[in-house]
Amino acid sequence: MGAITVSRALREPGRVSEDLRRQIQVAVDELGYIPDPNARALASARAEVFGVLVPSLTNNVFAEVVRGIYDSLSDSPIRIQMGNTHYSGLEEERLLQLFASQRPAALIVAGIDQTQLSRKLLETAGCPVVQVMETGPDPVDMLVGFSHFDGGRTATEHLIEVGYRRIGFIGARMDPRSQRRLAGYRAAMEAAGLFDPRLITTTPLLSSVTLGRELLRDALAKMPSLDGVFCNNDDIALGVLFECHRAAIAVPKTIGIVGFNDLDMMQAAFPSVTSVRTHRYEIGRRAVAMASAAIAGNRPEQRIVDLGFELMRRESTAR
Amino acid sequence: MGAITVSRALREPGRVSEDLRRQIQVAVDELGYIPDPNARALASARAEVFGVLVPSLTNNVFAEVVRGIYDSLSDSPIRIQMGNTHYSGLEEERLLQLFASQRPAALIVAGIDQTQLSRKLLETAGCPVVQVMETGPDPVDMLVGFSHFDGGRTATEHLIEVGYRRIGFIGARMDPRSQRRLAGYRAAMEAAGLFDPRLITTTPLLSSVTLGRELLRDALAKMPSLDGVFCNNDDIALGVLFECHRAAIAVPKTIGIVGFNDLDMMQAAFPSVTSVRTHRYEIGRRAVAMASAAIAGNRPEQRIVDLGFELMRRESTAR
DNA sequence: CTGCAATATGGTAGCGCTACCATCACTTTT
DNA sequence: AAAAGTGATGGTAGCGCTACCATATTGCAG
Repeated sequence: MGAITVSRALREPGRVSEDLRRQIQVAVDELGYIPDPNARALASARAEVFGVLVPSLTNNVFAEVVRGIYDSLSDSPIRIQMGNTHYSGLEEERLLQLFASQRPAALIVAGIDQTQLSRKLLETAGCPVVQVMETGPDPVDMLVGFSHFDGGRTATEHLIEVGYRRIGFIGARMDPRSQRRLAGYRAAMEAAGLFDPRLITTTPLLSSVTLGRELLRDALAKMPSLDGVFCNNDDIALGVLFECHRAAIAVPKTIGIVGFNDLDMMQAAFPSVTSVRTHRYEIGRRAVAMASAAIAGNRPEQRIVDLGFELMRRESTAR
Repeated sequence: MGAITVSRALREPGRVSEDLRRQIQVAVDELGYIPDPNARALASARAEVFGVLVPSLTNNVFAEVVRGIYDSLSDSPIRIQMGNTHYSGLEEERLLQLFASQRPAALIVAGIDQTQLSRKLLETAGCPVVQVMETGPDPVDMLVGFSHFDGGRTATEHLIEVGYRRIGFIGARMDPRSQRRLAGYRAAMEAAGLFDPRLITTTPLLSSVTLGRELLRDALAKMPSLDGVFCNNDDIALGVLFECHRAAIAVPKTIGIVGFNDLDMMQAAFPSVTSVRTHRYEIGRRAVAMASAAIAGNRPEQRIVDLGFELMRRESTAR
């Protein structure tokens, strides 16, 4: 029995007679044979690796996307090569260069705001590319996510609708996605004739609950008449909620709060916090599904998938 | 200039003359040459890969360890092969088998409660092995972590010390580490003559803030005289805090709360929550440092590193 | 100046697979 | 019955690197 036949039996069982295939299976099981992925990658000039690039490993949002990716690939021979860009375009370029040199089977990257070089690297990587977490008109290849602009606008419109007027935006680490949520906020405020730049409080610092508290204090110092806040994410929202408790500001009566992402704790909070639910785990799964389909030769007809979001109305805005 | 010399210049610069080394560097930079890790692994029968096995990717605790590992390796050519065991021993065995077959440069695994097969796989992997997140007398190879038993005991002793008596334990997903914290709780309670099995409320469900709320309700239904809780982790503690708010139970007056891990939000909460701070990021860094040292041939003389923990006393137990 | 080590460089084989093409048995078409 | 498929199997070369050994080149003792 030739080595090549074994190789085939393992990779394309359909092309080997059932008889031989069974013999091979027995031998494989007995020997505990596991093909060497390195040799495989070298010979086929194509590694069974998905490169995954995210800006943060600890941010719950990306952790969920990554979990979706891992879960989707856990039963396949495909390995995952993960990279942490730390929200840096330069770091992204470096990692992309590294990843591309390994001829991955697919690349999954967060966001659509790649640098020119990164974009070129993605275009010439010679494998399916899925950008995730956002939506937009011009993906490198495929795209799964949702509109942060619409999310921000919907959240803000909700606050306006239930009667808040002096609505602030509070955000940390203003990455491109945060900027789009801010733009959505601004669009909603301007449409209602409520916009005032002094309502916006941001910082380039990494987001945290503690920072949410500080930012609310800053926002109130600047604008004591504040009666609502759209928080760039749920960590900030939780910090804002705690600061309200501490300062004895009634929520939702005196100030309304809306978060973003709808982490589990928003529902459990007291008062429970209105938030924009996003489908992060599903984004990870879809990204893998789309990449796998493209590898298998049947590119999804829908290159851009908008998974949307859902406004979860809760006590923090129940005026 | 022979190919082998280039290979050497890149791997062992000391063995190549400075002149040639510089020439090679220029050429490498110009061509953007990146060595193929697959070919390298195949030829040297040893991959520049660290296998990392954790029970969860979204659990903040492991995410921080993983971040420490990534950050430590970001400037090295070493890749990371991550596996998610989903708290399953069987899954761990499967992944370990897979990883070991790839001859990784090192293996980092969470916990010390491997199955017999897993332990054997680790012992015969032929590479440095670092178990993380715990401490214990008998590591496979090296060990970095802290004592969950002591952590649980310290947390409970603190509650006793400040005057709480009917102190409950509330925990979800009772993995071995949680069990040890529970054992520490029990030891402290028994030593003070306060132990009562009805004070313990646990569930095998995955931990969440929402679950923390439910478990406090259960605990109070079972034991209305409860005046303190040691929570298995901070998510649960946050849920307990919110449930107290909702039920208008005064914290720390009526019930004292202690969490575990000291996530950022514990400090920001209102009232701020006492918690056992653990050094997760540092554990990740140390694990890499120890593994790297062992690979380089100078095994750390200290095979077992106890990074300890720190009780952060806050308002939630300030009686 | 010779001999011999020490150091620097290079040649060659082969790591374990798979792409590509060849072969063989068997069936269908003409 | 020959020709031409069709499907299963195998041989061979080579993927890009590094281990191993061979060969310069240099320095220095005798």
